[in-house]
Amino acid sequence: MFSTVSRYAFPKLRLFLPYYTLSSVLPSLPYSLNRYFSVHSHSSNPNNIHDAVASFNRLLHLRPLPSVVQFNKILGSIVKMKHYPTAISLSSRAESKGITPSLVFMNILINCYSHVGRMYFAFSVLGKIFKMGHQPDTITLNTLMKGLCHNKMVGEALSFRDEVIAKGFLLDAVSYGTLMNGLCKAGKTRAAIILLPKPKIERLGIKPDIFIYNIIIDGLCKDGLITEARDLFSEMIKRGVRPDIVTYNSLIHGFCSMSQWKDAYELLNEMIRKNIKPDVCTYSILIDAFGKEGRITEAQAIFAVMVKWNEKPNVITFTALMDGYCLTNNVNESKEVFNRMVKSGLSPNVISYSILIDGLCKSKMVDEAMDVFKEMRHKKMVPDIVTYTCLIDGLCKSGRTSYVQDLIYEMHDSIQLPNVITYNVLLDALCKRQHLDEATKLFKQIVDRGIQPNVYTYTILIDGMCKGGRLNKAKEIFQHLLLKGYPLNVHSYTSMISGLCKEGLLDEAMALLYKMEENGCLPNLITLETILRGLIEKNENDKAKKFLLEMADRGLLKK
DNA sequence: TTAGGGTTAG
Repeated sequence: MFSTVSRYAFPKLRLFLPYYTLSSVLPSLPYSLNRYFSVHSHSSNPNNIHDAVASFNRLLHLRPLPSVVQFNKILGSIVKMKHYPTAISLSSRAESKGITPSLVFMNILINCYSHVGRMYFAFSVLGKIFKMGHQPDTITLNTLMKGLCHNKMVGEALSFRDEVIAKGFLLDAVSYGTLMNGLCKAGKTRAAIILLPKPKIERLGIKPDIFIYNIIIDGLCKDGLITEARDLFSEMIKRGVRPDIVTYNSLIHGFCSMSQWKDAYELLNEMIRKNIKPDVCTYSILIDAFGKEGRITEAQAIFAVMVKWNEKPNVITFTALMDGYCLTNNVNESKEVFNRMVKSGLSPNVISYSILIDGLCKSKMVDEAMDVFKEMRHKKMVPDIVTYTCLIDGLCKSGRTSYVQDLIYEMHDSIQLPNVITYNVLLDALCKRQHLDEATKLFKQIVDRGIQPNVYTYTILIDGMCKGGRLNKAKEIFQHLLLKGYPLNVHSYTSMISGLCKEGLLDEAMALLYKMEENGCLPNLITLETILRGLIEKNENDKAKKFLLEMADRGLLKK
């Protein structure tokens, strides 16, 4: 089963130089990049991009050649349409026809290279700026920092900031917003906050603005540090920075995801009182939050309210509602929402399709899920790692493993390499079929490929070993994780407890129950039911009764 | 600068 997983070696491409310094950048650019970047457009609005390219080419044939400013204007519009490879290719044509690049021209180019992940080339352009006798401006530096952040090189972005400051270049609030955003998105909110209040930043003449506060507040909310986010919210008001719709949306989202509904409502009322109208993002947040709580009626009601108030739902709103229906096992209604979205003139994206595929799989409608997957292909929509993982899980759980291998091949071909969740799905399939040697082999592969197993991976493995009669192996893995202080969750403990009960080792199971509480993990109804069943199966009826009373006394029997 | 998707225990 799944022998194909190991067929491909994982490529270790070095896409970028690992570190950049101002003095080490290359002076010139490779000009013939057409072989790297296709100029063909995938725009949903091909006329515009074609018009832009045509105008650019017309300019190139005029004599005398128009000023570089004219070319910059068109390049700028192409960048707005996100056709970065096209802009790169056109800029090199312009240079070969004799246009002397200006600083703006090169800034645009740096932005394009950053967007296509070619930071090496972006820094080459910086070298060229110096070579041509220009000085980079704040926009050049900010674009490079943004590129580094977007390409997962936040550490390099920070070093770059230190280096440019040391060399006397000026940074502004946008530079700091960019860096903080990069840090927050990389899960380093703390590091971002360190940049905030220091006199360092104010000495540079930079006052934290609404962007900076919003970035940090959002980062704190996403880390679940909602109290700190609210404190910063008060602080910004004290400092005379007025919160806007983005601030409120981040906070409302933060409160909703912590199920603090009352606080979310209070904020919603507060923003309305301050004449800040909820936007499509606010409504989507609420629809999503209600949907995730299984409160689909409320989600529906919010959807109706936004339509009544003339706020147009977008793909995200519809998709959040679809997800809500799927989570309440109503995939047919989810399909309806999908169709309504199409009818309203919106194009479902890869996330909408993945939710539908997952919903169908979870309702055991795997054939229909496959049809939707084919429809995606037909519409030239590229499935991503989540789409594949949902479908693979559905196929595995319905025993259709022959298709799974094809999908894994396809993932490799489309460079959507399986991640830890995909592997968890495969590992679970092997464990559930009690192919434990293969599961062990797959686990080794995961580690060998440098993929970090997560708590799901370990739980699947422990559960598989317990159910497949390899209790000692399960205990060995479990003990190892406990000793390491690995943060196991209620699922992991319950699997191990279940394994112990199955072998009649009730004392050990009870000991583990107390151990988990000691480790700050509360048992839930499933854990307790598992132990109770173990006691009853061993005819320990008195103990079972005593256990039940004790748990009831402690209030653990509430859902 | 804000909103949407996938994996585990009964």
